[in-house]
Amino acid sequence: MASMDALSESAEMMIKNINELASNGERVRTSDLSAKTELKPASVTEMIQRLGEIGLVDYEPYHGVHLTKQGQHVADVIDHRFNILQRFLTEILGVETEEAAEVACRMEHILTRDVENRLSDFLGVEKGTESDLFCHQVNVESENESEFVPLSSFKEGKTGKVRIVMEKSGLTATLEKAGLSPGSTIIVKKANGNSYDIETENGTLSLDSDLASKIIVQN
Amino acid sequence: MASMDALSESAEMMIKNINELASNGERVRTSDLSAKTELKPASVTEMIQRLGEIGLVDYEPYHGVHLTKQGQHVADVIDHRFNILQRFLTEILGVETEEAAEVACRMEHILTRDVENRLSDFLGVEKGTESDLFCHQVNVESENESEFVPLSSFKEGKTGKVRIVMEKSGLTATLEKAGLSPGSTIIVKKANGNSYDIETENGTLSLDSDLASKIIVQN
DNA sequence: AACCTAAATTAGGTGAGCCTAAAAAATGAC
DNA sequence: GTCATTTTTTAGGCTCACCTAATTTAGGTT
Repeated sequence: MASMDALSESAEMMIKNINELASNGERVRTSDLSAKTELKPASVTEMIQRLGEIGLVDYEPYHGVHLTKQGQHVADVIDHRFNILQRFLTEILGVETEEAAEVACRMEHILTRDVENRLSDFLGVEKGTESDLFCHQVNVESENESEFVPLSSFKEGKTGKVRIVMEKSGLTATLEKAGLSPGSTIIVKKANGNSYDIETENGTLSLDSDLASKIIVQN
Repeated sequence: MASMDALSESAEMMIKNINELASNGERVRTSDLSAKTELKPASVTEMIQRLGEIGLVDYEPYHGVHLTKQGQHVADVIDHRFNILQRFLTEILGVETEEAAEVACRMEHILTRDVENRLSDFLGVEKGTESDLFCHQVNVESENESEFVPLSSFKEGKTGKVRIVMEKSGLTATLEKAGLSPGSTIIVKKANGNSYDIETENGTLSLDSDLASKIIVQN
């Protein structure tokens, strides 16, 4: 039977590791879990027995474990939390991959549902889509799509995120005030080659093509 | 004597609570800690004895505790981590104050220095505030000599020499033209966590934090 | 089929971090 | 200063999550 108690970090880590070793659908063996978790086999046995008692794992002595439906759900939640934390740490904060993974691996057990959802929204993951469940693939895929290009190459209606503003004439402050600074999202309302009407978070403004070519945007 | 072992969450929480109860400078009593932590007095005694043994707390049986210099440092680090996590959760993600506090309180023990600094930069810590002063002291402590760090970790006014530009999106040429290529010296004019105004040999430009984190600079 | 080896489990031990109950020290009233 | 009350500590117990060592089981070899 399932318990409603919060799982310990150790228990969640074991479930996570079982899930990762179960890719082929076969039962996961104690020795593999021992190797992956760096726990001694006896400790693995102890933990999977406990997980078995609360119904998260189907455990048959001497014949390994696999996740129950409930256990799989826990694994999916943890996996998703890890992915958004990892993305936040690397993509937004610029943390090195390895350190990000370590920190995310500790934090994944602490995130609440609410924070998870908000962070997810913040990162711009679409809800309800299949891809939401499989963040891995989403990341890999969407990284190739986006490109850094000058604003002057944008067509009407296109939305992008400002990455660099190259300006030598002290205009940066003005642009910033208008909502055209690195990090902000903009949409091109009109573009005719000579002049660009941009909508920012702070309003709208027009740029000439010279200036537009100095603003690098990610689409 | 001090131990270099990482402190447990429980130990860190005790230090945090001692710090919060010590506002008046007087020794903190076991019963007050018991009330605040919701631990039994006996458990408090046990923990503060352990903290005393590793030199984080000055413990006199029957006469309460106060933080040693070392303990105060730990408390300050935790406090700072809590504050930036709290700010991130409420200001950026929009999490309710109470839930943000709870989550921040768990996460504060997990944050690494690096993530802490980056999150701090991301939030655009205002200069001259208490937290910023603290940051400065911490940095002085271990950021002694010249180091390779991402540009995103630079504070305003800092000068450095570009060593590596990690960019895969064909932006290198653009950056090079702007004077941001390996070997060039740069100075950070403005930094607010989201956007960095850089002065190079060729002029000035602004970068967002994502890009800034991919430019490795020697300070 | 009996045997051997590798894998898994059980048995028993440890420290951290909590607890309760009993003992000891401090404190305040008289 | 003595005594009752409150506060704190000590003593001893519990669970979790690890460990080592001993035992048991599974599975391939002959």
